[in-house]
Amino acid sequence: MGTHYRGSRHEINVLNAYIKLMRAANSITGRLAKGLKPTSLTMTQFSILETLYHLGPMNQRTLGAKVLKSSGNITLVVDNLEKSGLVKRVRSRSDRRFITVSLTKKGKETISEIFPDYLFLIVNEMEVIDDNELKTLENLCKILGLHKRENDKLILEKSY
Amino acid sequence: MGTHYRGSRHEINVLNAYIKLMRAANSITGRLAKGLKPTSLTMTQFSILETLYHLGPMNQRTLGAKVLKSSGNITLVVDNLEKSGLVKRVRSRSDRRFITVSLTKKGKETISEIFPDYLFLIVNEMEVIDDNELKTLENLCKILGLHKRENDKLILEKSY
DNA sequence: TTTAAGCTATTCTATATTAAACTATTAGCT
DNA sequence: AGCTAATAGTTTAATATAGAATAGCTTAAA
Repeated sequence: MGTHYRGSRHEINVLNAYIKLMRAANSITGRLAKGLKPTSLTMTQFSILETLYHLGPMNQRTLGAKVLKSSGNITLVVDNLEKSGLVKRVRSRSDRRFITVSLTKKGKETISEIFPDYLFLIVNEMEVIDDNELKTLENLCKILGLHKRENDKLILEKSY
Repeated sequence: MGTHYRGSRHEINVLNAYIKLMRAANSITGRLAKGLKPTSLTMTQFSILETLYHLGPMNQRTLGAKVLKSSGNITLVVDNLEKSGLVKRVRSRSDRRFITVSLTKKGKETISEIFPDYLFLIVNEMEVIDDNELKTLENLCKILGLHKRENDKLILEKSY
């Protein structure tokens, strides 16, 4: 099920790891999205509610950075969440460029009800590997998630 | 940078690993997509070309299963690739429900030119972990990518 | 052989997604 | 103060995405 590409040993190792990483992330996401379906929330809507729930109100730019989406996208998704009455927008007085997004009462109730079920699904997905392996995975993914240049910077900083 | 959720030790381990896994996959995908931009191919278009290039012609259903996309989506993306002259569709004579998608000459040239560059980007992304770690990552992700039920089945099969 | 069931692909609807162009606002510099 | 940079958010255009409904085709059963 790995790559069919013929290249150097190292290239093939890289491609196989890359393919498995992407496939794991995509297939888990797909299955979790199905679990979210009864709530009629999309994955991104859920991410935003969850972020606001656990980190508190924040502006759209920060929200976009947290969930790795473009600012235009955040505008749209927050629009839809606002229409559903789950979040509200408040423009900052001190700096009128900023808009603080926060959960409404209904939004809080919704996410606090859904989150435990969602967590259960995640635990269920990850149950096939043990706690040590979870930690190994976490560490490898942490390194990969940072941009190479950022990693180089980290290494540089460490060397002092 | 991990979860702010307060739960059992195991739940927190799971959530942290899950978050890092998703963030690694998403941020790598984002950076690779940027690398693809000069080609004016989208990620899914590239995936489809690459799949046809390395695995040969196949019908849309199979293609969808390979790249983990819905059949309706495949129809659209193949439409766009067809408009660009990169793939062609041929309806099967023996079973007229099937449509075989294959690369055109232009499609083959395009993907064979792009793929090495893309591979270079992937190698560059993964360069921050060594070959042993790549293998570890591959194995863990392989297990996670399968549905739990499929894993159970594998374990059952192994026990014979 | 006709019907039922199942499969493939398309269409349609609603939402997501990014990049780029644009507006409004603020901060910094002279 | 006034000009310039930069920043936050919105809009637009093109593509992606899932899911449900639909149409056409095939196979198996009655």
